[in-house]
Amino acid sequence: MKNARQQKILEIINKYDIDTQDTLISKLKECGYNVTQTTISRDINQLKLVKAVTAAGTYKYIIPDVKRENNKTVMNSALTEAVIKIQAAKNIVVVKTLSGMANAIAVCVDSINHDLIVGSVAGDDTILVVTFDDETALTMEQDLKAAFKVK
Amino acid sequence: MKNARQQKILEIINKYDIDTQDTLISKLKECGYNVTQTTISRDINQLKLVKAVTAAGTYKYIIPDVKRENNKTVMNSALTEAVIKIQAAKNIVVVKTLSGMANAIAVCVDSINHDLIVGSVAGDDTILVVTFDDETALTMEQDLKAAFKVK
DNA sequence: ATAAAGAGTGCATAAAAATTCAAAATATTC
DNA sequence: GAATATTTTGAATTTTTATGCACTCTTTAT
Repeated sequence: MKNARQQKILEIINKYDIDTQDTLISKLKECGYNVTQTTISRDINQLKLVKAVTAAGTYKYIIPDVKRENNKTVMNSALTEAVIKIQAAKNIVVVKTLSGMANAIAVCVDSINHDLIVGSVAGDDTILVVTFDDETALTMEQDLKAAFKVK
Repeated sequence: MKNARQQKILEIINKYDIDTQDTLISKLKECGYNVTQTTISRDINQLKLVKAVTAAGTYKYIIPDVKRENNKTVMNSALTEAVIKIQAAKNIVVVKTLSGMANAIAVCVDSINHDLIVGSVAGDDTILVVTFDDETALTMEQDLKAAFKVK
């Protein structure tokens, strides 16, 4: 239950601008998850989400990048755990994720090497990342594996 | 007064692990800034600081990167405003900042292209960034100008 | 099967942070 | 230089978030 809920939380904050934990509780309720603020607070702590200030000065929960080492992005551990397998095939990189996580992960993938990606589609547990050519796909495969700590 | 205080806040959160606004108030008090939580809350909003969750599950205020476009980092607007001039000279890039801001900016500079930088020293309003060779310094100059929106 | 240990949750509450409203301080215009 | 606008700040308060404690539900070991 907890895992599914936390995945749903990632989806929700990617899809909507969530300003408070109460707002998030409402959205979760719509999805059939009935929990208290206590639990949400702990989920946010475990997912390492962050309440950021927008350009307008309002607040919004986001998934932060963990850090960049040698100019490479390494993702939040909550996300790396959801990525199962990454493999290039011709000019496409296929990313397999835990069920329901593909969308949340896809948002992050797009943010890593935006200029090398032609586009991407995310299903429930799979993301197809289209790159310009086969070689780029191989580079992308390596970058993504590093970012999500996948072997 | 406000500007000086906000710059001091950036310095403080780079130097120490600040977990609450109250902790920050204490540090500011040590530096001769006597303000209330109200003001700090607004400063944090204006500087777009963020309370992040650490690996240990504790909390810590940080300066977030604003975004990465085409794989390049663009810095928080509060920081870009503090950078006045960026110029390469031989294998060194000289960054001029508002008085007292050099240290805060230097931390961010190091985070951008860590693998291209040999080292950097920050004074009060100047940072010297040492790169491997003249060519790298020119690249770095461009990257930094993009990140801090300097012409 | 029973006891012990651990994870997950909620209630109540404490702690932390944001906001309202009013008052200073500062800057701007006439 | 007075009058007006704008910005900055604080006190009080509300809102939001984190946590101590107790209870339940598993799992593991005896």
